[in-house]
Amino acid sequence: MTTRPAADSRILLAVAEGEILAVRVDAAGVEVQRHELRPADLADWVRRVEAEERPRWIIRSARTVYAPLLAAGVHLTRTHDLLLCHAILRDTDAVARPLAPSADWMPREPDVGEPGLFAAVDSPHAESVDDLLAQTQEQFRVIAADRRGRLALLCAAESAGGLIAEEMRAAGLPWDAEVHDGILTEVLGARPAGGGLPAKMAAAADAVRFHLGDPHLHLDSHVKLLRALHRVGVNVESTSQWELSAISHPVIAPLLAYKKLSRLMSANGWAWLAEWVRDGRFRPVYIPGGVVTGRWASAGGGALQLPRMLRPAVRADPGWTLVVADVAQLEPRMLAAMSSDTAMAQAARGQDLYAGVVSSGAVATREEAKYAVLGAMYGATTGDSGRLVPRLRRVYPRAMHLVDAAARTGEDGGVVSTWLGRSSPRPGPDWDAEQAAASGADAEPAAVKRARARARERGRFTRNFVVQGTAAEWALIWLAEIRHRLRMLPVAETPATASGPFAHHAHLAFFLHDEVILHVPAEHADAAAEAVREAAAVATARMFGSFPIDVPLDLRVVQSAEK
DNA sequence: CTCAACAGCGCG
DNA sequence: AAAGCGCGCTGTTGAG
Repeated sequence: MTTRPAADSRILLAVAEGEILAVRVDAAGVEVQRHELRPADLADWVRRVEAEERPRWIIRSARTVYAPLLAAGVHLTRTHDLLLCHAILRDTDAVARPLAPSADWMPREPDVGEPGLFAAVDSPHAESVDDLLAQTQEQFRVIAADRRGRLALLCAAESAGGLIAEEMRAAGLPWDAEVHDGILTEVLGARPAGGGLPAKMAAAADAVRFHLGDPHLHLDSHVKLLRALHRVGVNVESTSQWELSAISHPVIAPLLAYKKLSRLMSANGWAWLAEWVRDGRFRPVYIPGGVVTGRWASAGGGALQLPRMLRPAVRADPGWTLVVADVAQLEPRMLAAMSSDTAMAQAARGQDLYAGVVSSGAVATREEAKYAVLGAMYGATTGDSGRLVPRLRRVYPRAMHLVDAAARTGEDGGVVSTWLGRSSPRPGPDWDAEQAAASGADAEPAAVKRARARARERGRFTRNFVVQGTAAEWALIWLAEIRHRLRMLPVAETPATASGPFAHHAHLAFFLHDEVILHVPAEHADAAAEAVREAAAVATARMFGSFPIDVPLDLRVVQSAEK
């Protein structure tokens, strides 16, 4: 293959057993030139071409193609991830003729491996080069059909997300097992040598059993616990903490304490530590686009549910530092921008949107503002939150119209889309039948009630979809721009971290919807922090042009991620 | 025994 | 002060 400089080159990598083809394609995805490679030569060849011309690599999926390249020390700047983009372009409502669905392009279960661990991710899979080319051409056609260029931006960002997910897994989140162990010992009590419960947990359990008058009660059984509570006059319908916490009875305090400790022990206790933290790193499996709204999901280790209590265990290596950044109230800010609601954008000026809502006179207190805004985006109809929503409708009519319209579309069985064109799933096959059965004059009251409940449920989903999904898009561009800027930093003098592709270089280490943690050589801390700020500004501008919406960051440069 | 549903709770 | 959205994981329960 030639080494001519190409400002905008695209190369498809078709990786199959024993044979690899690199196919240069044009802007329509049509083959221009093909080059055969031996597997042993792949990494060096890609490294060289990447350095010479930075093409957009067209790959089946980052999972199958990039992970092994990364392990060989090869960094890709730009890709088009056919698997991730298939899901977007197949469902999008932004063009008249979206991508034809194909089972070959669905994420698939692995043939073997740990059960459940890698659900919904792509397995190693060979597709013929002709299939890959045909799929590329179809995807490029759909992207080009979107004259606003939003699908192009979304696919580029989604593909970058695929790369970042693999890189974060390869790098891992720096995790201090001793700090984690210390927290467990402090909160739960000393770890018993021969199994059994830690001291403080055992004490809480004994106190509960004493107050319930049953020395052998099994506290992890909801059914038995509920019966025991009823016996002593605690008449709750469930054993959930919000219901229990409203009751005044001596058993409540130790029971809530036990539940809290028990949760920590089973979800993130010593067993979790032994299974998920190796060589000072927590390596979860991220699944970009794993949620229908475009948010990431994860598999294994509960990466997106790490309790705040354990945050201090996230510690930078010696000579390194963490840059921790999150966005305050990302979703309502996205709503203000999407709807061009200048009054809501005005309320969003500065760090605290809820304070701005109070200033606008819509509600009296910050707490009311919070419940009203969340209720507006989630579709609350009852309770204090539902009561406050109409006040927002008067002050922010454009923003409220956008979410109300999304809800109505969903209730009618329609499809809604995010700002960049990710569309909600169609209703299931039984939707039409259920709604039709409820519309006839002779419909049974129970069927009518059920159908209306289902319709409202779907309306709440589509109402939230447009906001949550657009926030996910902003976050994706933010991530991609952070990655791009970190890559520009020089190799550090700072001592290397343990190993891996980022042993000498600042990298993303964690991502959670609207929050990032970077692991950075100390000498680059300020530059990395600035990169995070710049990336946020760029994400906002890419999405909304010149519309004046603030997306402020809470950003800290720290040794440990505790707040 | 395995499997799926559920309850409950962690995160945004 | 609420019970409105999206997830993953653990442990229990009940069905086969």
